[in-house]
Amino acid sequence: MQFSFETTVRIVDALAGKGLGEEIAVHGWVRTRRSSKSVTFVELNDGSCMSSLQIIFDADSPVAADELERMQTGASMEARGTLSESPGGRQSVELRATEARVIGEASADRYPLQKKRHSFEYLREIAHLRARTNTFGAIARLRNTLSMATHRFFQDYGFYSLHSPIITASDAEGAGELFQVTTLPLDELAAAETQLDYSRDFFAKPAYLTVSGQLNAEIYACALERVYTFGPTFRAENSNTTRHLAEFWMIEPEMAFCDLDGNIEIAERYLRRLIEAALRESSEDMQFFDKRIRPGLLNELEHLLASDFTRITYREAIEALQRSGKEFEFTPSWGADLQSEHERYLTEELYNGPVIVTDYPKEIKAFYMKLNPDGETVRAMDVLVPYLGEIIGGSQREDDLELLKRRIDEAGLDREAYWWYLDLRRFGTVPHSGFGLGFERLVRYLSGMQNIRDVIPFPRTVRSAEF
RNA sequence: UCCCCUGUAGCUCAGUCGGUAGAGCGGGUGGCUGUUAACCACUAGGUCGUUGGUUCGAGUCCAACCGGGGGAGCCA
Repeated sequence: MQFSFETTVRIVDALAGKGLGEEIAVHGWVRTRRSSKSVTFVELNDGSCMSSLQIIFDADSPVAADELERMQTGASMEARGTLSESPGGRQSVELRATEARVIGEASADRYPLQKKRHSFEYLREIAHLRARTNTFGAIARLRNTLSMATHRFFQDYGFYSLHSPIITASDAEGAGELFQVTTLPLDELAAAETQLDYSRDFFAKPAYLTVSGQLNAEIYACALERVYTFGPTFRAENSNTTRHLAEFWMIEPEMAFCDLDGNIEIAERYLRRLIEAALRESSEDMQFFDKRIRPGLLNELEHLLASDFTRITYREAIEALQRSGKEFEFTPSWGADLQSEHERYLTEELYNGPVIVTDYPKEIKAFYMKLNPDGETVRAMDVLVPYLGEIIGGSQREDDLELLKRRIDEAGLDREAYWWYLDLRRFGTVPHSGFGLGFERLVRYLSGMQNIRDVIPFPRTVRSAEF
């Protein structure tokens, strides 16, 4: 029996009826086997879709009984036979095997994945095998759909994909704990208790893993007009929650000749495109999430697509919260950040849909955001969605040299470190805007998964970097 | 980092008032002519997270530590 990339049929295609009535070859991993005296059913999954292909070995099958015996849950195998219409109720086609062999066995009493529901906590401990489960296969395919939809969306709008650096020598935003990158012999230095001499380090100065590609994206936006980054991002914060990872993927578009309104417009269209892509291109997986992970998910997403994105200012949001008569744990007041309970009230009760909040007090936002004429708010925008809260955060950037210098000073940052960032305002400055979207938070939202550790293949969190 | 919960069979859990451990699923064996969370019968399987303490006696009570989960803060 000879298999090759060209001649084997992927199960997603076989189930769609490709090769019906013909002899085809498939391969994959056994999900389950059921047998009675004269007929054996093997469910084969190759990860190309949620569903498995049912393979039939009946009394006429030339496949030896001891070979069938080896087709246990988890085993890899290949099979050849006629793709036929299935008399069974749960599938339209099945493979009547004429040849089959196990490639790699999986001992049933030792294989960690049983044919039953496992807790996500347990599966996290076997992340090398959890990809073979329904949920994690679906997550992997959804990530792929959303990743490709992201590239297509920005390409459609004339953006260029930008590879921003992973290693940075400056604490970019002064926000977020950084992972330090060094080649200094830390063990020796710790024993010697000497002062660190960074001139001997790889970059001859302290270096870190990036917490954002935004400042670099601004550079290229001020040359190519529209760029976006989609890369790994690192935060060394000691937070143990269902929404934080030490290593995650972030999408950051940046647009020159674009004010906050244009920014909001692109953000809204992008979010809509992502949801449409998930529903249309990953419909089988999305139905699984709706049925098994978060009942009502599809309705919520359809509702969001049908909703207008309500635009209010931070001031209006605070006033609405104060008028609500609701008992909040944190009393809403000017100058305080919106708590998740506040976001939930706005999106789930007051407006029953997505809400875009703009013009926050400058004190609670980053130094690079453009100051409004009132002198106290900045041109920031947060896109809030029901259930999740903030999914996108962005702003128009300060393009006035003097104002930006002042904001750097006020933030307690070093102007010298930002000389190149300031140069963008010295030479050919232009109104520009951008936003950021955490990819795993998006996947968590669209899948309904509770824990962010279960929407990335290999989660890195505090005290945890297994696999 | 703070608060709360939790750790018992391969997995998910029960275990009363402190008296030497139980179920379902999974595994194994046998049965079953089309099953699909297959079904039926039988069967094996335990250092109760670790260390120390209280007690005649600890899965159970106490302390510390370790692991896991949830919430808060911060954020994406």
